[in-house]
Amino acid sequence: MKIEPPPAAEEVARPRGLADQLVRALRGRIEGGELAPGARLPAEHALGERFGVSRAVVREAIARLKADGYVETRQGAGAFVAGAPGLASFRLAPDGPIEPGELAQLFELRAAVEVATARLAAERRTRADLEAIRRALREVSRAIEDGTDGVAADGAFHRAIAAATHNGHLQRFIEFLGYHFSETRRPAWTETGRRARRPHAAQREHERIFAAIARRDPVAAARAATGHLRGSASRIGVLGKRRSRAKRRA
Amino acid sequence: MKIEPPPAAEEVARPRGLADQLVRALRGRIEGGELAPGARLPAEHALGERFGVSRAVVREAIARLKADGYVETRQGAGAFVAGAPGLASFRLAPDGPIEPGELAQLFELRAAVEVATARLAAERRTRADLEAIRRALREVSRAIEDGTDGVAADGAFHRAIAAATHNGHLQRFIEFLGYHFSETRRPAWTETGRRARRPHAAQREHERIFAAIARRDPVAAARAATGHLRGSASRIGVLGKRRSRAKRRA
DNA sequence: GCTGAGCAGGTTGTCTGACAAGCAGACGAC
DNA sequence: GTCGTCTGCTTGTCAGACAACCTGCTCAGC
Repeated sequence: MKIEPPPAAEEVARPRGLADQLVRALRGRIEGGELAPGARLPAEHALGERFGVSRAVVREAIARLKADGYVETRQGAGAFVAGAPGLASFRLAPDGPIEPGELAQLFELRAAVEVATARLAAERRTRADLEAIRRALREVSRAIEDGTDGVAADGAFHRAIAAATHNGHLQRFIEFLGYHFSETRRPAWTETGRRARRPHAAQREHERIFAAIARRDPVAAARAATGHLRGSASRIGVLGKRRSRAKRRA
Repeated sequence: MKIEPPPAAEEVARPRGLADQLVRALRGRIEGGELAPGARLPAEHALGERFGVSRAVVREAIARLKADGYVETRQGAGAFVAGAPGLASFRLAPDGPIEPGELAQLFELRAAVEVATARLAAERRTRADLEAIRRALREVSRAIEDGTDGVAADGAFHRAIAAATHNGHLQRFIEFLGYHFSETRRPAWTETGRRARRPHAAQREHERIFAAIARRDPVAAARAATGHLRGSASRIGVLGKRRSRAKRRA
């Protein structure tokens, strides 16, 4: 799910549809181990009877669970819990918005991938790749000068670096992460964020990454990317504790 | 989708169900840009008529596209292409098995995450974490000695390291990747793989990672993880070219 | 001319009933 | 004991209907 700043107080428990509720119920039963991999689900009409809904609703719920890789169906035999439920696709926060406490962990995942991406981009970038990155960098600068929204330009810069790795999977994953982080980038471009010159700080970090990629220096690129991720995290208030020694022993 | 070694020659074009076909058709139209984000899909009965299927099939197809984040529906208004189609979840190879040519790229993604995971594990592991990793390592050794299948034990070793980061998202992603790579681990444990002493080579690399984590040495852990990933790739025939200078200029 | 209420048509959500396709265990013939 | 067949059950698909809801249009009122 997308990271949403407003917690939206009233929709804590949102019974948005019968199929939705049934999906949650069944998924919970699978993840809780109540329905082990390989186990057969009750028949559709039985599920409908137990939950008080029609077979159409049951079928829709099972269709979604199938799409997420939680169950598999065999005509005539029944519906079965998949061998590796939920591992067909990867989601950040399977349901509901991401909690602020999780952001630090997400930043670590993002850092792992972005740093490696910067390193590979420095090794493999072509002249055209570099030009594309330079253009994206200029777009961010323009947004800073014009006072317009730079969230899109920022995302394009990171995508351009990913493209320079010539690795489609890496690109897709960077895009996936970037999308979920897009809302966290927004505070930097608000009035208060500008006054604190946060976009300028980010842009300095961007330029450092760009310079390292330009001179094909993987180590410097990785270091610059690490610095940028750390800077981003601290700018939005996710304290990037580095090796705090507290509460370490088990 | 899971990586499957046998190409399964006959199921190249598998019309496994009407809803399946409709899902592919619509998703292709969305990814091809034919249906732009925000655009409204034809009504369900219209889609049914155009593709020659009933509304039930259309609803099942749309339910799956909803689950994957490609479309959103609003009762009374219609179904709309999502703002960021396909970015709600991340999949390796959205349909069909992974092609051998992609494996090198996937190894790069996996390396990025596993190396960072090893580094964090070395920084944060508790005594209990280390003990769990040691146990997993012993399981792999036992599989080597007994001549039994070590794929599961191998996976458990990597999961134990991920657990030592105390980062739930990292753990889930490692598990996700590990699942999709589980089939690539299998050749090492076959008769020919054993004769080539591939499990022994992998286990030496495992021990190096373990030692670095044990002495809380993040740099060595990262280096050992890099070596292991490179070793795995080369053992299954994915040549881990390091900076081949050929065809570099644009 | 402009505004706002109300209506009408269309769309998704849900229900019901039915039949086809396919699977699995039981049963009986040999 | 083994092998076919048969029967019941389950999923896949179809058809029709109504409820809940949204959107644009009409038209009275100002």
